[in-house]
Amino acid sequence: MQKAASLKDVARLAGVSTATVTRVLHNNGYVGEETRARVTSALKETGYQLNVVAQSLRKQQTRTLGHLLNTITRNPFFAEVALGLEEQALRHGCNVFIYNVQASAERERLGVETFIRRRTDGIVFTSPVDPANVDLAAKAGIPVVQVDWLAKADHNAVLVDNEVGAIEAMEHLFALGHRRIGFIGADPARFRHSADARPSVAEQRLSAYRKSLATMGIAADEALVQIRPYYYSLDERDAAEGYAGMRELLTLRRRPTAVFATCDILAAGALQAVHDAGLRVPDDISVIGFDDTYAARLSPPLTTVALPMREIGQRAADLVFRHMPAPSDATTGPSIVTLPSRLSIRGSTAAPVSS
Amino acid sequence: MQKAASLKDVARLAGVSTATVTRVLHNNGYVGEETRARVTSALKETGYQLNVVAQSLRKQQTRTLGHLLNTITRNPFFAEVALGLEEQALRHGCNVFIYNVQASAERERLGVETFIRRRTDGIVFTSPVDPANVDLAAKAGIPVVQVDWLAKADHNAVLVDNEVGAIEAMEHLFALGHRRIGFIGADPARFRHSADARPSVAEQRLSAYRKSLATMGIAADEALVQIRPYYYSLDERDAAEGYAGMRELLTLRRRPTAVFATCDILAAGALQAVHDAGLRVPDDISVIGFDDTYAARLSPPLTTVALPMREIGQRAADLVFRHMPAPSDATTGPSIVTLPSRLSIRGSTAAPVSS
DNA sequence: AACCGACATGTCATCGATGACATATCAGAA
DNA sequence: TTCTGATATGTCATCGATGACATGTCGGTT
Repeated sequence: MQKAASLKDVARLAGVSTATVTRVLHNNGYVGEETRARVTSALKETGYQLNVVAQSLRKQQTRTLGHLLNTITRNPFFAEVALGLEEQALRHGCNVFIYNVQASAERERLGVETFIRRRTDGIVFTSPVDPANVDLAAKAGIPVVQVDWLAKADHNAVLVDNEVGAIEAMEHLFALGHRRIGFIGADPARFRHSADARPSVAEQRLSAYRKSLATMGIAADEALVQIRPYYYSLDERDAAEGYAGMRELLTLRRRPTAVFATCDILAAGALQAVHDAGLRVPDDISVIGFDDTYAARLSPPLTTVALPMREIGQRAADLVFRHMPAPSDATTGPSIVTLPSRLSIRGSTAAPVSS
Repeated sequence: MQKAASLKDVARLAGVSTATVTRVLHNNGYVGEETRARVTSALKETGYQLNVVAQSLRKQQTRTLGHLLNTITRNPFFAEVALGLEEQALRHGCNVFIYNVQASAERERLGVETFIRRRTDGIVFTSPVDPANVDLAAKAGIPVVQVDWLAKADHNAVLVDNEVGAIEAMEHLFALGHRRIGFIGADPARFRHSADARPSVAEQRLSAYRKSLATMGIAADEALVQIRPYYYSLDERDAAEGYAGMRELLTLRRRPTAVFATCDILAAGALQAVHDAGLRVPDDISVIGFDDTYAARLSPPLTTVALPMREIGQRAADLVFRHMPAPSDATTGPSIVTLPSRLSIRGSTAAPVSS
């Protein structure tokens, strides 16, 4: 159609100045009864829609957030976080730019630069690719929040206590009577930046597994630990890694009665391996996952450690807003929020058959 | 940190006018050798990053797209489309605003208005909630593209030929020797706007099922058709509907040898029902899904009709760009792209046992 | 009568980038 | 010598909204 009406157009039609129209729009300042009516009807007539671009320029605030994520499709975790983030941003009148980083540090840098140029009011990283990119944003004066990752101790982040979650999972298995418990997980080395202020997710889950065994006084058996390359993607590869890991465990002379997989996708592959081996879950072997993505809710319902994904996103948004340069310019210290996980017990775990 | 450097700051530092800096930035117009060097180093020194907000205002073009989707987490289909859209937008130098509509017409309207106020260069609807909202955007002069939905014949859309896909699925089953084929699908009435120019997805898949049977000269048996309320969400409910539908089919005196489920989530529930009934897929009963979301790639790999989700998103972006007001102002007619599906044969289908 | 505060409305610089236009220099052509 | 075109650079209005400030009116006080 034709170009959109501007304040000036409305003002002309109503026979007033633009200042008056602004006052009507934002309902502040003094406006006469009759004038307000004229302006209001002029707004209607022109179908006026505020130009947020101009407003952003003038106000030096765009009311936008940038969300850098690895790939929205790779793992439902990201999508859920993105949803929570968007919901909360919306409540604050902000919109969210999505940027899929695709596991490339180069693209991540481009994303940060894009957001800087777009003057987003904040940036959320769900893509721990290169800590240097976090600094880039910080240097531009844009509040940054990291999700489930902490590059430096003085950064803002929303974290999950993976250790506690993993320990709960192990304790659930212990409580059922399992003592010989296998592990299928990602290689911690692939997901850790040397400078990070915190162990990677993979490290946390693995070390919690080891700690739990130690606490129970169970000797570590490295044959039970399957460290797999993990692509963090949802194509067949990850499930295949879970499958392969479980196959290895099943060929042991003394096979485990339960397996802790550090992610639902790996667990899904593991379930399939059990099935293909002619065994049954949970009768012959229990399997527990992590994340509670919907992979866990389909086909054979999976017992898993549920993460509050939606809330993680919401909290991330909240942290951004807390760190937006306030008029008072009160410099807030770094904020770190740690959220609890919750064990979601479904059908894939049961007591071991007494052998 | 401190506020970002503007063109003026750079110009001052380099001892030139802002016009010259612009010329250097965009590498057009004449700039002296030595001046260019001074400006370049001033750009470096100030860490200048273009203010896209100001640029957008001036150029009357934001290089942004708005993506309205039902919920990014509900169905992996949306996430994949969103990814394809973002990828392609990026190639055109555009960024994407995400807006989760959550199946609410009200929220959808708010989303459209938000995008109008933000002056996005285009809007992609993956959320057929209310056709009126499409008009709203069109009236504001913003190119609109609908995905897998067509409210009016003269709109732009990226469609999938669901009929052809469903027919292929049925022919696959026929070829394997199945003649008694069940159907589990969504209720078409819930997903159709009276004004739509095209049958809904659910309608297309159901009618293709019926047509296929007719073509094969197989008498329709309504007992085999399970129309379920379908929530289009990924919580337990949808899988439960698939489960319930399959249970109904399994209790028939003459139960089907194969079942066509119109979506992978329903199929996943169906698989579980087969399993719980002590039967085996595909030995006792074949199951075929639709979409090729990763639900199909996990646990028991599912034969399914694969949709080119990523490409759908990319094409949607392309259509938007084709309809962006060109300098030549060549008014293009509506564009409709229809993409083919592809049958992805995995382990859930096989020949029926000769009974 | 002079003044004050509440009310009403208009003027205009500003945010930052852009590009049309004006100005200026210089080498080579007529 | 004068003119022309290529080269080089500066000036400034513009995009649209905002809010500080100026101006103006009116009823009611001292």
